[in-house]
Amino acid sequence: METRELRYFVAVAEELHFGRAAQRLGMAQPPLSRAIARLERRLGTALLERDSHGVALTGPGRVLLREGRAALEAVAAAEARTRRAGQPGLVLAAKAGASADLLAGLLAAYGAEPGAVPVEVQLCQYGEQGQLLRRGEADVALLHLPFDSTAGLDTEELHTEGQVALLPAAHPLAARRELRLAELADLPDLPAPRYPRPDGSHPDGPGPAIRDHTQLHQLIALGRTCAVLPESCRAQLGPGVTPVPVPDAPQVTTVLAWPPDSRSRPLAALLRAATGG
Amino acid sequence: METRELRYFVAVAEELHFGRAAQRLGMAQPPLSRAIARLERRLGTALLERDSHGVALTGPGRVLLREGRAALEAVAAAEARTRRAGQPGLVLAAKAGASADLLAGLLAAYGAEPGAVPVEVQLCQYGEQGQLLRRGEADVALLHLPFDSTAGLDTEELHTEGQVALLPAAHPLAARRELRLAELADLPDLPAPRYPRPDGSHPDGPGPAIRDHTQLHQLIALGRTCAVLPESCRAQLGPGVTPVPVPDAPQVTTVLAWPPDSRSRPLAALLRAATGG
DNA sequence: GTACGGCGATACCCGGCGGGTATCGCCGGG
DNA sequence: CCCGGCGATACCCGCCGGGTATCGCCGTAC
Repeated sequence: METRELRYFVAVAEELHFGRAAQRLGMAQPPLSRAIARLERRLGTALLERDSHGVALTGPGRVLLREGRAALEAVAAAEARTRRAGQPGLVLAAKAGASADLLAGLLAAYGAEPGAVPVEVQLCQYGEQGQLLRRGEADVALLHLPFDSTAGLDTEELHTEGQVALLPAAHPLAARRELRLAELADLPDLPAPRYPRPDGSHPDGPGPAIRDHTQLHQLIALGRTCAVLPESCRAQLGPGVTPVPVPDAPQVTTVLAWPPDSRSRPLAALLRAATGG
Repeated sequence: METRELRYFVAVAEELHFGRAAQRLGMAQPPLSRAIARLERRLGTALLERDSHGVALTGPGRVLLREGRAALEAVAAAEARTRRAGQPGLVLAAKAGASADLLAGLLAAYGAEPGAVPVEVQLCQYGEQGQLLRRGEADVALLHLPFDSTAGLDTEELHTEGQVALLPAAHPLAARRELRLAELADLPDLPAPRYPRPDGSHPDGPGPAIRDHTQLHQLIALGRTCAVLPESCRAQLGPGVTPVPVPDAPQVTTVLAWPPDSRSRPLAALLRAATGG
């Protein structure tokens, strides 16, 4: 199976319409129809059900859509990582606005190593670092457990800290010495922000949809929401936002993560610098 | 990047010789040279170093070899799983000679379910079940923790048991009531069997290289080796092999494993039958 | 009932690309 | 110095992937 055929099939399976899929692929409809028919012949099974109502996926078609997407991602990651390996320097992905001091220290420590290469810092929206790593567009990322998933990645723990609630300065709870998680749940005047899922979509709910730290900070200052974040975010707080410790919130661990089996020399040096070894 | 190009590159990278790689691919050498050159041009980086001493991989080349193999496996798995989805029935992979009673009970329980489909049982050599699953050639497998890796698979625990040492009946230790692991280590007359690694190769050592249960059983009966296996293997023992409990050996858990996100209806029914729910 | 429009399949044509053979250029060894 | 091994280059061909035109089938609207 060639990747071109897979791309064709995925396009048709997503559009469920040969004409639109062909348009998306920048080609005419007939060769697309033929390519899919050939693919079905070679696989020995129908992938799509064509009837007068339109196009639908068969069982094997659903399987190939899921597996084919994964395979295409693997091919794209292979290509991206090879391209990256051909260029000097490292790309480090980090959540914008999180662990800023730790990141600065890490970069300084690595920069002092002999033979350090330039590090490009890619600041990400929530949850995007893992995608950049998995897609091969970054060499290493700062992730925060338990929020980010490290499945399929190698990791090194850097730092563990408690969390604080960030509240609008004018809110009654902002005067408290401490808060419990339960007190912050279901506040009618401060609906919880909706963080993106790994696929980029947002869950439903009353709170604002959040993509990055700046949005969140500003919405808290405006009194529209509140959040529970690692203590280290205190360093970035502006006026209008008050931190209150939340002792029963889970501890947050900041980890360096990288794709397995990809310890290049610069990456190994970065890890050494990060762990102080 | 097309899978054909990846296959070409992997062949050359493995052979480090254009002529042999072309032969392996069933084509002539010139088009292979051109294909690799085109790939390098498109990726914007050299993958192979050609000099008078021969061909060597560059850094990016090593990256593409590793990542490209993974991508090719993903494509092959997508194809195999799609083919499998087009055929009726389930394929269950199990280690030959292990958990036989549990497997029989599982098949009986599933067979009694309404709408059960035929189950083809693929009996494997040691460690092969995981490969069959990952390659898409089986739908579900019986694995044994901590021996088999379940990384990247969904699992359901079925059974946990202790282990027994299997010794030649004539061996002095066979008369013992119990044994400790330390007593079985480094016996000069019974060198430990060498089980295959996940890639199929065998570690070095004095003991016999083992591929399946029958080999192992027979070599024990011949007094050439000994082994520590889950208690349930007692049911398969023939003459010449004596089981002795080893209380300090790790517990073995038998699990059903399947590729994530692949719960087809028959697979779901099998899991239901397996867990007695 | 008929005419029309939307959609996928088919028919047919063409150009480029993938693959083949012949040969070159380079280098190292006998 | 010649030869042999190996990868690159030159050049040619056939096929396959893609394009246009058109068909066949339905569902719908009047």
